[in-house]
Amino acid sequence: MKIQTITGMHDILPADQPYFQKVNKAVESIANYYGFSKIETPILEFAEVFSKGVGVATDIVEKETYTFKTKGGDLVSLRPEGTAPVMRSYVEHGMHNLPQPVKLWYSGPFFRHERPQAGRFRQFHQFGFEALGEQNPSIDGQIIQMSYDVLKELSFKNITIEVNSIGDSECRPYFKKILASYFKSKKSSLCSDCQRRLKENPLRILDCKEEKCQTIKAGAPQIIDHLCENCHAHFKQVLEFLDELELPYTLNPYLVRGLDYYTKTVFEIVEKTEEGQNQGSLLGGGRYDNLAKTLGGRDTPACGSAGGIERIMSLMKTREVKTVKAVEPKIFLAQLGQLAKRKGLKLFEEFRDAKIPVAESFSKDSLRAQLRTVNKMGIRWVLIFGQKEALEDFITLRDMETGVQKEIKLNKVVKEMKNKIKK
RNA sequence: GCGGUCAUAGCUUAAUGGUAAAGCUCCUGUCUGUGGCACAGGCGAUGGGAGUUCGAUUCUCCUUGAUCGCCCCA
Repeated sequence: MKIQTITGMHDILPADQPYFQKVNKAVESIANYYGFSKIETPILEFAEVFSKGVGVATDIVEKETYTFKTKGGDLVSLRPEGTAPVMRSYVEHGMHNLPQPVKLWYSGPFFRHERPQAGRFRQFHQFGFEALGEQNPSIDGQIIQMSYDVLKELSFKNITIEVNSIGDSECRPYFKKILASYFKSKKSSLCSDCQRRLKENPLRILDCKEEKCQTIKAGAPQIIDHLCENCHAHFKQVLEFLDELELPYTLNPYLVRGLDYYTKTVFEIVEKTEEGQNQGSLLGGGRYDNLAKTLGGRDTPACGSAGGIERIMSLMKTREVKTVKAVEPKIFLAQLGQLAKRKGLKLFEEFRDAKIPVAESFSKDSLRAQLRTVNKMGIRWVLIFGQKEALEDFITLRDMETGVQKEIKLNKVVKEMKNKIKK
C-alpha cells in the first residue's frame, strides 16, 4: 500500500498557507474588534455532545460523525462542528455567571465522514462566532454583520445574505404540520426524494432543486406567515438591523435548517455571479435557543455562524486575491569555508537580534551554488563571508543588480545593512 | 451509501501488446571565491493486486485514490 493521505484528508501545503492565514487573520481581527474572545475546544468530545445536540437527525450523527470507543470504553467523536462544543464549554464552566452575552470565536479542524467532492473534505477547517446568553435580535444582526465583514475583508464582491426565520418550539411544529399536509396533497407530483423527505423532514423539501418540485414549492405556505408573535417580532427587528447596517440581504423563505435546536433566525452568505446565479454558500449560521437545554444546561438563547475555510480558500484562488506574503529577506549571507561557516552562524544571530531578516544556505559549500540560490530568491544584497574575510574581520557586500562589491568592517556590517535596506 | 469520468517522473504532457519519451523543476559540472545565459550530465514514473499472454504500462477484473453528480449537509 502506498503511503498517502486518508481519503478526504489533505495537506495545507506551504503554497496554500498565505490563503489559509489570510482567512484566519481576517477572522481574528474582526472577532477582536467586535469583542469576541478566542476559545479552543478539544477535537474529541463525548459522542453525546453531538448526538444530543445535533441529535434527532440520525443520518448526520450516525453516518457522518467519526465515532469510536476508547480503550477505557468511552464513546467519543471527532468534532463535526463547533457550536455544540462551545455550548458544552459554556455550560460546563458556568459561563452564565459572566456578563452576558458571552462572545466567543474559534477556528480549527473538524471531521465529517462524507463523500469528498470539490471543496468538501473529511478533515476540513472552520471558523465560527458564537454569542451565548443573549436573546436580543441585535446580536443576530451583529453576527450577520461580522460574518459579512469577514468575506468583505477577503475581497469577495458579489455576496448576498440570505435570511429567513424558522420559528421556535412554539410555532414551528405547527407550521411543519401545515406544510406536510400541503405537500401531502401534491404528493404524486413531487420527485421521489421529496416523497421520502415528506416523512422524514418536510422542511427540507423547500430546499429541493428538482424542477418538478419548484412549482409546488412556489405555492407552499411560508413560515414567515405562520410565526408566533414572539418570533415574528424578533425577525422583524433583525431585518430592521440589517436595513440599518445597509447589508445586502434577500429574504429566502426556502432557507431551512434540518435540526431542531435551530430557532428563529437562519442565514447564509452566498456568492452570486454577475447574472445573479447562486454560486453556493460560503458561510452560514443562525440562532439556536434550544441547544443549551438539550445539553443539560439552563435555558440559554444563543446565536452564531460558521464558515468553511477550504471552500473560501478555493474561491479566493480563482479570484487571485492578494495574500499576505511572509517577510522576505533582502539580504543573503553567503559563506565559504569552515571558519567562515562557524563565524557566519554567529553573524546570522546578530542580524536576528537587530530584527533584520537574512536568508542563508549554510548547508551549501560552493559560492556558486549559493549565488544561484540568491538569484532564485530575487535578493539584491549578498554578504560574502569567506576564509579571507573571516581572518581579517571584514565582509564583502555584493550588489546583485550592478555586480559592484565593497568591503565592510565586520563590526559595522549590521548597522550598515540596516541603512541599506531602509532605502 | 449510489452512479459517471479518470490514474505515466515533483509539475505538464507523449508513446507502445516487446528497452517508457520530452519540456519545466531540482541537483552537479564546464566556472576548485562570484548568480542569471549557454552547454554537458544526473536524480526521478506507468497507484496497488490478480487474470489473459511467450511477454501487459497498454486488454479484462478487483482494489485504492482523485474528480463530477446524487443522498446528506450540523
